[in-house]
Amino acid sequence: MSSGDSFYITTPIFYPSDVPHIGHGYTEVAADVLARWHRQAGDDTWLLTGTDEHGQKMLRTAAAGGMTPGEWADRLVAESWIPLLETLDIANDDFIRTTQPRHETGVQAFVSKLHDDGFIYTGEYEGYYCVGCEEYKQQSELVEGTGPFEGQQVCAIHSKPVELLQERNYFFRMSDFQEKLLALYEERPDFVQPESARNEVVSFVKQGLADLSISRSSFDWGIPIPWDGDHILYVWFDALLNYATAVGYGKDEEQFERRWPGIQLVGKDILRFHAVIWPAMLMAAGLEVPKHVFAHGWLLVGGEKMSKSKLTGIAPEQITDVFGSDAFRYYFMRAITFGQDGSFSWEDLSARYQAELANGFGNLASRVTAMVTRYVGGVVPAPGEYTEADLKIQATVARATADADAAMERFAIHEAIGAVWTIVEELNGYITEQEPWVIAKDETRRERLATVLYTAAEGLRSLAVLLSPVIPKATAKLWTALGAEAGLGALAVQPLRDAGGWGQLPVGSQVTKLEALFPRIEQEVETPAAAPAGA
RNA sequence: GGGGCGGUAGCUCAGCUGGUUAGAGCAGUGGACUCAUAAUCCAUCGGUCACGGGUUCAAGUCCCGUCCGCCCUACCA
Repeated sequence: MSSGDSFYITTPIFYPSDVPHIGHGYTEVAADVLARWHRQAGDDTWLLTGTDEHGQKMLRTAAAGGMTPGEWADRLVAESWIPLLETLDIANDDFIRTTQPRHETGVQAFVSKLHDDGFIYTGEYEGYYCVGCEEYKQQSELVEGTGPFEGQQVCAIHSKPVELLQERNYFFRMSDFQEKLLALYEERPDFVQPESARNEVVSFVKQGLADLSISRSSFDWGIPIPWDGDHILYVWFDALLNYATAVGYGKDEEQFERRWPGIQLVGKDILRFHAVIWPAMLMAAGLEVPKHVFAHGWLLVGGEKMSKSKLTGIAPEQITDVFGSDAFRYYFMRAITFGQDGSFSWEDLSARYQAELANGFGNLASRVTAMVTRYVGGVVPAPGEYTEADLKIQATVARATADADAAMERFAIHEAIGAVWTIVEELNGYITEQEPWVIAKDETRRERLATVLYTAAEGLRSLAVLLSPVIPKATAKLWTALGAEAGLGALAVQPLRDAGGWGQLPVGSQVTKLEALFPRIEQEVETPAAAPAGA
């Protein structure tokens, strides 16, 4: 909690041949909101994202498009993934690509160390190989054969028998870490979050860990094994290390010391890699494991996991084009309990936009700035003596700030926003009850008018600060309209944990007209057709 | 097969170690008000807490069973 602490948070790195959908956006926004919160609170914050560009699938899709995998990745990164971050207003501090030299050298240093320390050995990988697919198949990818192949296991794609093949590979002694991992989960119950994710991981590890095959020799799009040029590193081993190489592992000791360890935010589908393999790798290398591995849930559309094949995949632009990036950010952070699966629907998005952003917060900002402009010439007036109603607002602001910060510490982003929203609700009620438009007609009550307007404006000031990590664009406009920058400086540097202190907006600040922060969207929002075909 | 999570008002969800008449938001209905993005505020309607047993003075909240949904059961990323 103390100011200046390192807060290093990562998202999973994108596999660029996917098409960006709102699930990717959801992860990015969550990490960004947490990072912005901590950054503005004065913590030494670093937000990392990037792309995972190795692996057989990249090689194949690139070849299919007549390109080298490197060219293919360059194009996808430039055309899809960097734009995604812009679309969603993500303020990442770094973007790592696993094809960058800084990553490859760091990875090789890491693997060499494990090799030197005896955590890697040569073994035989045995698996079912499908000639048609040209790759090994997992048991789950095999089905019972029919017809001539009755009684045999066949490839689910080609319906032909698979061969049992062996291949010389390098293995990581992951099984050595079973007990250490269990001890870690035990000693640090918040290492894997949320609780449901932790349970799955614990029961999985208790079933026993096998060593992990970490090299491939059947294709060459990957990082070479330093001591054996015929093998490349298994792509997950490579990919996970981005969290370390991006902050200087094996290269910039000072930066690494400053950032490490971090927080890995992931989707629950890749939890195991992050909660089992990853900490085992770090333990082997003598590095600290992450502070937390937090698995968020899936977005459900129509009660099912969103998927392209079912035409439920939604491109982020479909939402931001209509509602804007702030609304995207707000909606997913507010409507979904962070860590659980959450339902997405256009109806819900539209309803919340209207009720909460437009009618709630946007209209509050609008009515307050309008009254200050109309009744006191746009100059924030000095408050007189506070009454019980005014003090109640002050208490609400203080409590909301404390509650929100506590919630953010627990990754309960939805709760944090809920806590801040109590200010919106209280303030709207306060204004309606105080009736400044009635007071304004009575010349003998100028001081009371000033007090009410100051309370409302100062309340808005706190909202601008507290909501800026979530809806940075709208709060920036509000900050300008409040004329706060002249006396307080830029919104982005307002210390978040002090946002609950009363009386920060300087008397005399020049309030100006405010355009609608979240204009009503009159059009009937219909479910658009499936996402546009990807690259 | 084994394991996990969930099934609470029309919708989305809260309900911690069991304890007064089960809550919120939205939607619906009625009223107040006019500063504001026809916004806001107040009131109100609405639930056999999946089902069946059990423990208990007391169960949505613990135990057993059943049904339904989703997920995990290791090297595509």
